[in-house]
Amino acid sequence: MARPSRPLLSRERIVAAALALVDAEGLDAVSTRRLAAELGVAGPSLYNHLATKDELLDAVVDAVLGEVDLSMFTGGPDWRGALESWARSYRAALAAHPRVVPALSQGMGRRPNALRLADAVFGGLVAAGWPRREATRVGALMRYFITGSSLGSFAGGFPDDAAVYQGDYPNLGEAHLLAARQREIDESAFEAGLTALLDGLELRLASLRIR
Amino acid sequence: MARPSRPLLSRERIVAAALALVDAEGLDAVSTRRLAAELGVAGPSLYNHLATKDELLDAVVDAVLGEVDLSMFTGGPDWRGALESWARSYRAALAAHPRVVPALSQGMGRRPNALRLADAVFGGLVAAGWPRREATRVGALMRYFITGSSLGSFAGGFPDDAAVYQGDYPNLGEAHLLAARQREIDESAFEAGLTALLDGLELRLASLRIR
DNA sequence: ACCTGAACACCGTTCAAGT
DNA sequence: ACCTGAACACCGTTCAAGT
Repeated sequence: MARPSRPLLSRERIVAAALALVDAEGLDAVSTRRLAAELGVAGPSLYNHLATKDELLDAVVDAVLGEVDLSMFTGGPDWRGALESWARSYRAALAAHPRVVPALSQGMGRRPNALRLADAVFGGLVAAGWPRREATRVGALMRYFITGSSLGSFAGGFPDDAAVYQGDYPNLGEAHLLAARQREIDESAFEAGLTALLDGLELRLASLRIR
Repeated sequence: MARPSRPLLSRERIVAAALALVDAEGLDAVSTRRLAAELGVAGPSLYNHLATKDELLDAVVDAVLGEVDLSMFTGGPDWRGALESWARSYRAALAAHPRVVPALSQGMGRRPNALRLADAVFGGLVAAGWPRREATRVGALMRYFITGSSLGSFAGGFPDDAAVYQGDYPNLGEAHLLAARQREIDESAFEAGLTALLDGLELRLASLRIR
């Protein structure tokens, strides 16, 4: 075929197809040949638009981060409310693409949406009265909690089979029931943690102000 | 060579070599051929001891979890102190093997050390007076925070290059300085989050008791 | 500029053959 | 039981050749 008059591919189309493939079949299913086939093209064609597979996965992660709502950080004084709804939006974006989460470990690099996110959170906290150093910490620790809550299900991790727990694990006698209530447990654990974290941060800000 | 009189390999030796290889060069460096070479053996030999590469990575993760101290959950009433030192030990184990963390996403499966960990935390919380349902949530949310704080550095994720932030990110004017203070920032964010979480959980337990 | 087939140096895994 | 070489169906990436 050689060069077509109108390009068959674009970076965006490749990234969108890759995200769909990760969602459907997981990170391991994304090979350059497989992805190219999905796009109706030969394997090496992708290299006209992306330098490496790593760059592709980076772009996929960034696309997911682009779904996070940041509009709540517009300088109001209610940092708690902003952090809370941001955390839910962030988690929802990751929960919509759970198989992408392990790829988050690469750090934010130069991904524009990752940086936009960090910028908004930091700016919002500082505008609401948090000292800059502390705002950095709060941004980090919120990210820890949110990404951790998306890195694989807690409840879903327990095998469904009562025999696994016999004998060795005295406190896990009912653990085989967890998988069935997976969504409810993960959700309520996230909400409980979010509330605890925000309550704790209110105490922290108050004690910073006294000193 | 065929079968040697004394086995050359054992599951443990393979897992230990794999962990060392992940630590040194990352998850991607672990191929069956490469790992076998490291062990002085041909590639397919590994399959006499492990069914698949996935099973190998599972065992590597479990070996790391085996380094987490659980001795603090021995039934005392000080759940806060126990949770705090457990969280530090857990984080230290993951921080010692940061490149293993993305593999944690597979859930706990049948990994004995993962189950032992869940068992100890849940048992300790129940013994200290937490209702069983709540203890499940607390175990989950603590895991979220700890694994999230180990899934890649926050501070280290920011490029070292001031030019990256020019213009687009009004609040990240000093973000290029973060990488240099990476360890300090990640550490203090973890400690700040841990304190906030535990403060928040104290409030939560108190409010459960009132109702 | 953008797509292609061929090629290189790899993968995970299976299996018959050896002791 | 445990190790081997050969083989299968894959990988990511490069590159010269085509338009």
